Amino acid sequence: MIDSVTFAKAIADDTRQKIMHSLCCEWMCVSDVVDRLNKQMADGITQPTVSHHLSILRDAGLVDTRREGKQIFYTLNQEVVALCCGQIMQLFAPEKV
Amino acid sequence: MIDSVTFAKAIADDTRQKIMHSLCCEWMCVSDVVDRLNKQMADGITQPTVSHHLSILRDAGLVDTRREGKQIFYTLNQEVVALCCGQIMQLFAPEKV
DNA sequence: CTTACATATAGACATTCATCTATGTGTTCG
DNA sequence: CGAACACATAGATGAATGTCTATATGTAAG
Repeated sequence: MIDSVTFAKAIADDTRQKIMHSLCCEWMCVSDVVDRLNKQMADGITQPTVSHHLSILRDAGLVDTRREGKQIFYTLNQEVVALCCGQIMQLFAPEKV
Repeated sequence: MIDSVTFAKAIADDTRQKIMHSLCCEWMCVSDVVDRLNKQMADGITQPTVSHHLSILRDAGLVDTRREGKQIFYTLNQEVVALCCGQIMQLFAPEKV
């Protein structure tokens, strides 16, 4: 299981949080993520940058991946996110495990 | 209230997580935090570095502060931590607020 | 008032990181 | 096979960050 520092680092970026939020309820291919980000962010973002962020999230186990033809779809692994949040709350709770 | 990116950045460091864990159940002065960290970390850590981390946590509203004579005591604000964790879980949950 | 102690701040330095452009890899279609 | 498309990777660059040493600030004691 991903440790709490790795999780925190993974979500400690505005762009990655926006990507995660986009992927929280659906599968999206990379170019669609790029388009959505460019609609909500003032400064544009390039496809390689999005790919880089997705690889960080994938390495952390926070997103799942599926290829469909030329496209690759990503979605947020909500179970892992929930587990990590719980892990952090326990880390800083009065009664530690 | 602190935003989710600020919170994530604040906890995205191993030393700060150790400090937060030390402060989760008690008030501690800076030198005691330094001592405790130097017991659990392989590489030593200096007092200015701990002070720096504490200021980051204080600016984020994650710790409370109290002066007692020459010493300054810190403790983790668990309510804020819990709220931030909840905020993140909601951000990435299927049904957004 | 001066000294000692606890903590904070300043400045320097090395490392990490987010981003870009350019290019490579893999897949589909004619 | 070769062109077109979607995505990943490589390398460069500037900004942010964690750490240190040196020093300043604030408080108590003699």
